[in-house]
Parts: sequence; structure tokens; C-alpha cells
Amino acid sequence: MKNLHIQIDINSALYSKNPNSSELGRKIINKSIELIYEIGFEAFTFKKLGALIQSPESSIYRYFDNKHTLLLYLTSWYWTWVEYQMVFVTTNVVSAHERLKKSIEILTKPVVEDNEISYVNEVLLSEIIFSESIKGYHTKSVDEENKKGCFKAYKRVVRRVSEIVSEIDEDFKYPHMLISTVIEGAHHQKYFTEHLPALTDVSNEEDSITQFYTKLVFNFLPREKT
Amino acid sequence: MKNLHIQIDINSALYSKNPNSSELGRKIINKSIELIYEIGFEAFTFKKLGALIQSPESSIYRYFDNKHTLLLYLTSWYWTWVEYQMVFVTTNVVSAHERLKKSIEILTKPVVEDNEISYVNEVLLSEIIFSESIKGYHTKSVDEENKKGCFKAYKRVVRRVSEIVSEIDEDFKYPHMLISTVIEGAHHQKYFTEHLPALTDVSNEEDSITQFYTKLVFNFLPREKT
DNA sequence: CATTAACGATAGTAATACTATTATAATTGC
DNA sequence: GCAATTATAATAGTATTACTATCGTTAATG
Repeated sequence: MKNLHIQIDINSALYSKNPNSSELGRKIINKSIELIYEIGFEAFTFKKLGALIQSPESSIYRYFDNKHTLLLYLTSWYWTWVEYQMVFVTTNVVSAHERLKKSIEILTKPVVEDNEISYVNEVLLSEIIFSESIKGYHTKSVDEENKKGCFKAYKRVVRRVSEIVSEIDEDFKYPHMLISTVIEGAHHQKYFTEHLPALTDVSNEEDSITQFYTKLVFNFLPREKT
Repeated sequence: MKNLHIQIDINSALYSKNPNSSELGRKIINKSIELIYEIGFEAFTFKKLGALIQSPESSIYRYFDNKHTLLLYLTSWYWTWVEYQMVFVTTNVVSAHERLKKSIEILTKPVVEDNEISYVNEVLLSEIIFSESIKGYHTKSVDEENKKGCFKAYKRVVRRVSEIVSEIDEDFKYPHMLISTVIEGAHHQKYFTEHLPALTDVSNEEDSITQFYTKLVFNFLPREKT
């Protein structure tokens, strides 16, 4: 499953020069993930990244207008990658309940395995998404960027899962609200577990977050007919 | 209810000089809310705020170390204020279900009324909280600040409502996860409605968000015995 | 082999996020 | 009522950030 060599296509509004098209570009992606993971998005600068990859900042600017756009690129990459995972896991599964369950698992379980083939470390990237991606769309430029399609990958994921919800109950009024609540919620809970435990319920069980959000979703829906 | 002239006490780790103790301090709070609301937290600087209140930036630095601390102060103020509202609305209500319902309403309904007595415009402040407060705790300094008690007000609100949940079902394992999901979720959905409608279900009904999250919570809990 | 594109090296600018100093005005303590 | 303290204004200055511009060299392509 992991070694399909899929091509992750990113909206061209998110880069000036496609980082996937050159050695340097891939190095920028690869190392920016490490650096953002390490020092956080606020402290991250193109100058520091330049030092790390031993290229001048001006070269990085040839690929990305600024670090905000780079974050949107990484986020987009992540959701496209998640979408592939979801498609893979749900194809040929007849039961909508089962497809929904598997989708929620992908959306709420930690990413633990790096495929090591692409230049992207998905484990580190997912950590960045959990704690930093929100900064990508809580900005004054969100409407403008939304028009350009910068958030399409995320929206596609939400839509895809919402459609399974609607397949189970076509009268349910809030499928998108439900799924975006699950996604954002799971990210928050992971963050809270590590940093603000009073806002969650830390337990020994590994997948309490997945359990909680799975129950949350199915609480809204009718049981599967057997 | 609104005109109680309550004193909002904020953890002293969040300021160098208490802004509540002087005219200038109150002006800083009052105008920073307007300015952050208007131009967003990233574009907000002490220099611009200084220009607005016609004081030099150095004077503002006497009250707050930086704009991040100011945001934490505002957030703390907001949650303390919300807690007062919640206490007020739930006191003397015997039914735990009813208290929970009213609490969720406070947490998910938009703030529409500014009490005009204090120097804080709660309507604008709530908008800031919805779209910017998350930036206050998604930082590398979160652990350190958490130790100093910078997030106590938020935690108190979550705990208070979680306790009602536990009162209704003492075996329920995730009361804090449930309530923080509701709070953060409602904020997100409000933001999505305005900026990323594909991630939510915008409807004509005013309080669809409140309805959704109320149902979400009560789905997990047993019905009230009558 | 010539042309073009990509990259590295270097320099420079405006804005940001502060810190420091000193003078003046307002409060308070006695 | 005056001295002492404290708060604020005015001004200056620094390091860092977030870029933009120029130019020479190398690598890829036709």
C-alpha cells in the first residue's frame, strides 16, 4: 500500500516553481518539515532553512513566496496523501458503515509509519499538520486564497467522508459539520494530551481519541441493517 | 444580569503592569480589541496600537511583554467572563440536563450584546477568540506558560461543564474531551461558515451550530428521568 | 556549441520587535 | 504644600525578519 509511488499533485497557486521538479525543491520540502517540526512555525524562517540546506534564502524564494505559502503547500500535500490512503482503504468495501469507520480511523489515528521512499516524512508532517496547519487558514488572506483553490485538498477529504455519512442517512443535516468537527477535534485532542491535559481525558488506552470520535459519529447515525 | 460590575481577575503572569489599574491600561485593552478585530493578530503591532491610542509603543511594553502575552490576557479575560455567565445562568437550576443545555448554549451561541459598561467590547472580543485564540496556545512556549497558569480560566470553564456531564453519567469516560470538542468545534464552525463554507453546513437557521453541538453532547448521555 | 534556465553569492531595504535613556507630568506620602 | 515617587511621552537605537535585486557561474537542453 505504501509503495505505490503515487504522484501528489498540488495546486500551482501554492508555489512559484514546483518543488517536486528539482533536487533543491525536494530538499526544501524535506528539510522544512524537519525544521518546522523542531522549532515551530513562528520561529521558522527561510534564512534558517537556507542555512540547513546550505543554500541562500533567495533560492528558496524562487520556490515559495513566503513561509505561509509553504505551510499551505505542506498542508495540501498532507490532505492529498490522506485522501489516497482513504480511497485505498475504502475501495471495494460494500458496507458504508465500514467505510465510514475506516475513514474515521485514518482521520484520527496517529501516523506512525514513514514510507521512506518519497522525500516527505509523513510522520513528522502529520505532527506539523496537527499543531500548525490551523495557522494556514486563520489569516486575513483566507478568502482570497480560498478562491485560488488553496484549500481544495482538505475540502475534498471532508466532502468524501461526508458523502459516506449521507449515504447512511440522507436526511442528516450536518454531515460536513460532523466530519470537520472530527478532524479538527482529533488534532486538538492530540495536542491537548501532550500540552494541556486538563482539556482532555488522557488514558492508558492508545486509541481513546479514535474510539471517542467513532462513537461521536455513529451516535448520530442509524445502525447498520443486518 | 449584565450590569453586575463584576471584577475580572487575571493571572498576574499575563501582564507586567495590570492594565486594569490605569486609564492608559484600559485604553490599551479597549483599543487592542478593536485593532486586532480589524486587521488580525498577525498584522497587529504595538506600534500601530500606539498610533491609535496616541501613546508610544514603549508605554505599551510597560503593560505587556509582547503581543502574544496580550492575546493570552484577552483570552483569559474572555473565559473568566464566560464563566461568570455560566455560573449565573445555571445557579439554582436543579436539573443537570438543563444546566448542561444552558452551558452549551453559552459556549456555542454568538455573543451579541455588549454591556457597554466595562471598557471591554465583548462582542468584538468573542470574535477575536473564535478566530485568533488558538494562536495563543499553539506555540512552542505553551508548556512553560501552562505551568505559570496562563490557561487556567479556559481550563476552569471546561472543568465546570465536564462536571455537569459527569453528574449525569459518572461512568462516561471522556467528559473533558467532549466539552473541549464542543468549544473548539463551535469556534471552527463559525469561522468556516464565514470563510470556508465547504467545511460546514451553512443553513438559514440561526442556531444550527448550537443545535448540532447540543445533540452531539446529549447523544452520549442517558435521557433525563422524569 | 549556443542558449537558456537554475543556482549561489552578495548586498540592500523596510518593517518588526523590541530596549534604553531622559525629560516631563501626575500622584502620593508626610 | 513640597518632596519623593511613579507614570508617561519623546526619542533613539539595535537585532532580526521578510523580503527584493543584481550578477556571475554552473548545469541542462536543443
